[in-house]
Amino acid sequence: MNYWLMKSEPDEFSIDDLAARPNQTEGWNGIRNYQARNFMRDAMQIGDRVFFYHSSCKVPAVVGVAEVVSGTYPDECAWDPESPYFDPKSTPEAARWLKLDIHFLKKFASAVPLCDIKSHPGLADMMLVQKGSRLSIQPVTEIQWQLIHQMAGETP
DNA sequence: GCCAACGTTGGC
DNA sequence: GCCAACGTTGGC
Repeated sequence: MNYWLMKSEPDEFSIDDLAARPNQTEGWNGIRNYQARNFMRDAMQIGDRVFFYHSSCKVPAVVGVAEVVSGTYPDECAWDPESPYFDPKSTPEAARWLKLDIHFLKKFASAVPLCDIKSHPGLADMMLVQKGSRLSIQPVTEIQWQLIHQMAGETP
């Protein structure tokens, strides 16, 4: 099993939104970065665990855990001219952008803010805290997975 | 709102 | 294939 971190702006789609979805599951659409897409397509597997991260908000933080419950399939909002994620270069015949389904597992009673992650020496290697790192889907090591759970007062 | 860092685009 | 210009991300 692999571990990941996925960013979402809570104003757009928060962990509470995920928990409120039918089956507490949602297709993770809108990924428009090749590296992130390739992680989904080539490395993410059903059963993998995901940190749900709130970005571009007052307190950026890891706020909970989700699970990958599907393989990738076309992100059809790329075909919708009305969508903010519209990309005319993606077609139903040759889908450029993909998504997969994420299922809510838990919300941390106390979120782990970015500033705490930054100040923890054991997490200095996390992609999240690397200068200029903007990837919205990132791999997380098992050590990092456990440490952040520890900081949240949760058991992995 | 600012701006550093990064990815993408497109002319050459 | 280079690289300048541009757009986006995302913390602050």
